[in-house]
Amino acid sequence: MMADDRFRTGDQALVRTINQTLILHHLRQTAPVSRAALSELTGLNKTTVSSIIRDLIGTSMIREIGAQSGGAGRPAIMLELNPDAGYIISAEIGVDFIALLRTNFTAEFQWQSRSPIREPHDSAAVLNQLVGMLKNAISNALIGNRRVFGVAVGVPGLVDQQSGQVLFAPNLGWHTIPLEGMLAHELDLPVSLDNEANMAALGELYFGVAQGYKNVLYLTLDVGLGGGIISNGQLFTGNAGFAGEFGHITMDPHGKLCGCGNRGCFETLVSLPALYDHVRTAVARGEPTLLADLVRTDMLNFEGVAEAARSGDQVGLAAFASIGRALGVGLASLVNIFDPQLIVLGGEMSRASELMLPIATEELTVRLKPWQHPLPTLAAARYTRDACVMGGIATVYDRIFNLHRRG
Amino acid sequence: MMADDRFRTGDQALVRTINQTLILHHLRQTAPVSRAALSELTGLNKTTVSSIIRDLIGTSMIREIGAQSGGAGRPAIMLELNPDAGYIISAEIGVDFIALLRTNFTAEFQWQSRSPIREPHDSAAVLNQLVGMLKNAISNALIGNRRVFGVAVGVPGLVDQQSGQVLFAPNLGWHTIPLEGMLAHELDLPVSLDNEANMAALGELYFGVAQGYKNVLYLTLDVGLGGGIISNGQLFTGNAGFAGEFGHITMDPHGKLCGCGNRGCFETLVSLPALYDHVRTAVARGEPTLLADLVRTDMLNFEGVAEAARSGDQVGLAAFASIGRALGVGLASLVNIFDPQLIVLGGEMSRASELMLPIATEELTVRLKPWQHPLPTLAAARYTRDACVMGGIATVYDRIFNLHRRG
DNA sequence: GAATTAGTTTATCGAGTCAACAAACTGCCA
DNA sequence: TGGCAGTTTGTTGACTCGATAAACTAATTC
Repeated sequence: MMADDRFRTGDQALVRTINQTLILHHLRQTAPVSRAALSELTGLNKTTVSSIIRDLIGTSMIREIGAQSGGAGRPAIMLELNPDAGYIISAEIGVDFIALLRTNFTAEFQWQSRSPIREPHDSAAVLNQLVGMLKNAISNALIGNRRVFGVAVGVPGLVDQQSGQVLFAPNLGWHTIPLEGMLAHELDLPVSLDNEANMAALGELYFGVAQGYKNVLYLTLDVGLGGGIISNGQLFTGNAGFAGEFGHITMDPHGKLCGCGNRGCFETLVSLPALYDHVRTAVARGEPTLLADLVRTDMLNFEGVAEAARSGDQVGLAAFASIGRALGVGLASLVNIFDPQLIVLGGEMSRASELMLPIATEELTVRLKPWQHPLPTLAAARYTRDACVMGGIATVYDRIFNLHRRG
Repeated sequence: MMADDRFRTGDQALVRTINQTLILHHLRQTAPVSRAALSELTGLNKTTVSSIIRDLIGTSMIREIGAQSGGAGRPAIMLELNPDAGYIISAEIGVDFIALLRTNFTAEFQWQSRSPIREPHDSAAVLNQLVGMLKNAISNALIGNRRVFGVAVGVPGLVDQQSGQVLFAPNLGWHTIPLEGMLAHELDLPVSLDNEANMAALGELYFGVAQGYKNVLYLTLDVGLGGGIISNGQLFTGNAGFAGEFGHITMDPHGKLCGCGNRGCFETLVSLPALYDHVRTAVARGEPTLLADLVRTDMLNFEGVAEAARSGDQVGLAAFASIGRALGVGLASLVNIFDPQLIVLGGEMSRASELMLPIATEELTVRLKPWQHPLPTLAAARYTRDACVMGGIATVYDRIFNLHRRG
């Protein structure tokens, strides 16, 4: 029974799966909706829709909410996803914490927890802690005697989807940890493992500002610069899951030295350290600024700079402006490469996106010549702190509501 | 009957189509091959395979070639694609020519033609000429009373796949020409329209050095620098078909002015003009070189520089070396973004890839730190002059042998 | 002739379609 | 106010298509 890799096929059940997923997809997008409307939306026969709906109500994934009359004719029985069908659990492994989120089937907040990680990041210890927290969240869930649809884990590192391994997580000091398999075995549930930026991108696609878009670039601006690519409504992970590492594209071969050993990486120009550098340099030059004290006491922080800029501080404004300009230059390259409809800016820095986006947009417009190139929209992410865990929920959603080809 | 856009579904014939395509795919890759082996390869039941094979023999897309015994047991009846099943026709609209290629069903050369385009590039006139050439090629084909599987047309410009329009072809002076629809109407055959670099990428995927790879970057190095992206075995075109315009990613914000109005575009560093510039500058500095005469008489050409370099000319070698180095820097960025398994270098310059690839590879290795990043393979394209027309054949192949989700 | 492998025949099943119908409403007119 | 026409929703039953499984025939080697 050597199944093929390119398509999932072999039996007719495939058709049922496709159509079931198709109906779930539309239910999620258009709920509340009737069987008749679903038949219209999907092109499936009314009979087929009824049959699939019967199955789905059987597994309690959807439910009927009363009839709703709309003009002449028999009133429609409206359907929607059943929030109580079960739970979705998502975890983020941070540099010094583990965060957990549990939602119901309609992705509504239910429960949250966060624990610090004790140094050092011995992978076995962290895994133990993670498994404990997950088991706790699951047993909490099972009290309600409900299903757990999936568990997602986001990590700050490179993940190989094929093998379900964390290949490399510099900030944790991890190398080739087969996390997905271990968790799946430990919890006996479907586990999704991915890089946190990829997950965050999916989060914006399903629940955030990227809803309805098919080609999206997501960037996280924090201490570093990461990213995720949505191509054709699917997460693009590249050959081994390394795709989207925008932070280390070379922007200026003679630029600042980057931690990676090269010069002028995107993240040397657009990141928190880059922002602080601008401020420090200005202070060193003696420019008047509200931020002088923060620099002197080495207490520079993002909110401080943003506040100053918002209240008109020239040094703060200039710092954001030059980040915004560099961002625009980099985005122009990415647009030439990808031609996305939407670019989403996430990460902590996106909380001050109003200080950067106009300038970035201006730079983009100048560089791309809109009369021969459709300009993508630039938008700030909906999620910042909880981007990764919401992305985890979205990753499980993606398994349920989206049909993927394998391989 | 509003069919849905996300999946092709609606009736069970979908499964038949999938499985038929699946079998054709394996037949192409593994021919000659028996029914039993196909059953193994695809995971489909022997009966199903037999039934599909019966259909395919009925439409004469495949044929039986005698039995072949291999040890004990009944000898297998081997199958292969039927070269005479029909024809595939491919055209390239160049700046001053139209090239045509006709192959049989197994993509073997059959017939070729090339006509100059008379200035100016009035789109109506060019289209007339194209239609004439295509009709000629088709009627030639129909003498054999065979099927034409499809017609592909590659253009040097931006193509919107959704609408089948040439949005913008600067070198032809074209704007929003609905070429696909016009040809489909005129010829009453399935027509595929795409950018020439995209097509060339598909050509390498199906017939060239990229066979068997799933994530590939293709670059054409000529007067400009173009590209195509293969993601997950499919051509990635972006939102409106603009993806893969690698030529205008910014490599150095203080670099040379590019025709596009920006500075330091990739194509100002890696292209034929860039190569010639290196040579001219060296000559102007008075460095000794075989190329001095060519520069003086303004007869500088690619083969000349390549020849000189191959025979040890220092200026020629240095010119290629600096192109190779810049190429490596740019590729490092692209690898960070895409994580491809393979990078293919095409275009005229790839004919001297042995003068650039080692240096580019070296630069790539230094920048990407192979111990934390799997290095992609770098390879010269199989096709240069005929890259576009072979790509056109591949584009038709892609319709026949690959299953695409719509939308 | 036994063993082995290839391919076909026959019966069955799963899933989608179509057409007809039952159900439940609105609206209009007597 | 009652009743029937018109309309839309959802279900039932007959049918079809395509995949599967098991048994069978076919053609070879040893």
